[in-house]
Amino acid sequence: MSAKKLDRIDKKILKALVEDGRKSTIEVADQVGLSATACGRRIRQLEDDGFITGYSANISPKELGLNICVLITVKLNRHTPDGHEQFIHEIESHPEVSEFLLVAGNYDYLLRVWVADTDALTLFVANVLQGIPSVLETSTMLVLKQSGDLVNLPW
Amino acid sequence: MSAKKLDRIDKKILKALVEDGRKSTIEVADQVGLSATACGRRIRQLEDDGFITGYSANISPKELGLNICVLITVKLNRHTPDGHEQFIHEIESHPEVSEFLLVAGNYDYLLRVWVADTDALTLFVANVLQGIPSVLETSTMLVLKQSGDLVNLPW
DNA sequence: GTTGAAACTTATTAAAC
DNA sequence: GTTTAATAAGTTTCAAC
Repeated sequence: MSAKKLDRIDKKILKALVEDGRKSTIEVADQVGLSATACGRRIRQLEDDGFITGYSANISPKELGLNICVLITVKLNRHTPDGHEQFIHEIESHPEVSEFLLVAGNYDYLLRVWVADTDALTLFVANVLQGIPSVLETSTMLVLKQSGDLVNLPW
Repeated sequence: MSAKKLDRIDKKILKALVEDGRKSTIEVADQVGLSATACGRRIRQLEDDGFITGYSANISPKELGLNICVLITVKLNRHTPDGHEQFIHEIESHPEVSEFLLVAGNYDYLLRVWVADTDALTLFVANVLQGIPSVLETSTMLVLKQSGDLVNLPW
């Protein structure tokens, strides 16, 4: 949970590092109006306190030949631990699934899937997904446009 | 589009930098079995070729006091450029929307929204979303579990 | 909070293989 | 591709203010 609270400068630091996770301490310090020493201390603190959980390189799916992104909602027919386990186990072994969410609402799961072309998509939906016994029904939405992978910070 | 193809080592480099975007050239080099010089060259190449689009710090929503994540599907009543523009314009000014996708399928948009509590969620859905004239109907799914924000690479 | 300096680690480049 | 060496830049820690 959130134990400590962030002041305006901490928030600026987070913003700077979300924009570019490889910014040097000095660059961040300039951007937020702090000395490098003080800024370095705060960054370390933000990491230690768990506000910053890590750093990642952002990869371009298109460059990897993954031209199609779809969202697939899934309903299971067996709402038992077994049914879920079976589903998760099958799904996890498929790298085209870039994200999967357990949800409560009209569906049980929502998957984000990247594929090269419609053939690959057909294979995935027909052979993989619908081949899982605990899957009752799926519905696929084609993603036409994404809001940048930019993370919006709440300020 | 993808002009150049990646060999096994390039893929390992991408994997290493997705895991930790601040890994030093030397660490990556060790991990993939390359000299630091060669590895640095490849990393720069991957950046220049657009395979790596950038680096980001990963922030913990929980630590920021954002305890609830929901997915909200949206249908518009006016499928005109104006209707979309109006919707996007309204949505973009709300930081609780961390992601929004234009989709083709059963819905028009899908939003990922982070809020502190159910009160904030109610406010957002009732006042913000349903206050937009071009919004016909929304449906909210509570996200119970996320597949790590880990990015699955297709290998 | 600040500056400044020292010690250490990296990054980058070049040269030679 | 490799190693080695030199330069430049960034990080971290410490002392002093």
